[in-house]
Amino acid sequence: MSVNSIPRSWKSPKRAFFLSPPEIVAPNLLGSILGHQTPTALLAGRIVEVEAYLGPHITTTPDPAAHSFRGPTPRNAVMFGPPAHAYVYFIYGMHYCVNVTCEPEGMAGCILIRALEPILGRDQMAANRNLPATTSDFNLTSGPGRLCQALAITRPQHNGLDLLAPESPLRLFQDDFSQAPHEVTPRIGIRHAADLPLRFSLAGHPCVSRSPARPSGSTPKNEF
DNA sequence: GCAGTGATTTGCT
DNA sequence: GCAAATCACTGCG
Repeated sequence: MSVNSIPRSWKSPKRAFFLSPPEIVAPNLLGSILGHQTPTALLAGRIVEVEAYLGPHITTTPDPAAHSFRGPTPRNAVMFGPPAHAYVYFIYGMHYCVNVTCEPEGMAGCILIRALEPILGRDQMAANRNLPATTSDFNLTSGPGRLCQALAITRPQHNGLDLLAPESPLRLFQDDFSQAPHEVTPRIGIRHAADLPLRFSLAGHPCVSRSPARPSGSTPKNEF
């Protein structure tokens, strides 16, 4: 049997890292590793694309695209909880998406993980996606719904988990990965506040979900 | 380009 | 209580 174990070089980030606003945490999450320890395999991928969603306490830049915009509900309760927890939601009747909460409890900052580069358990990821092992990394984990299917992340099993707890099956790690320059562009697939530059991706990485549409007349670097 | 799919929320009685 | 609108997506044409 081939059960991968967590490499010794992978360290959990500090909780304090997640106390900052999502537009600050999000770019620093690029290059980190999301790992899911299933009963039979460790599935892990490097984060290459994220989006920040601002909590409703931010009145200078309202974010009506955020699930937290209208305040706490049963669905989004985890967003208003402590930082570095998983907020998993179900959308369009068939897809799960996974977010990382940030900011102190009550403030509902959130970061959507949009794309990964597969690192461990790639064959199992392909099986989870009902794709041949020969499929590309892009097909496997490029897109928020795809990566949840590949890593077998669901709301019933993973919503609300602490991503820094050693006993949690779903965890975040950092290693000595040297981060490539990142791009900052508008978020994808939303109706409201579609112009805010809150999408962060590793420039030119093949697993980034799509070619970033840059706001016209501006450079795509660090311009929040 | 657009159909599929169902949880969630909102806005009415 | 119930109906309708909404939705941070994916895969197929």
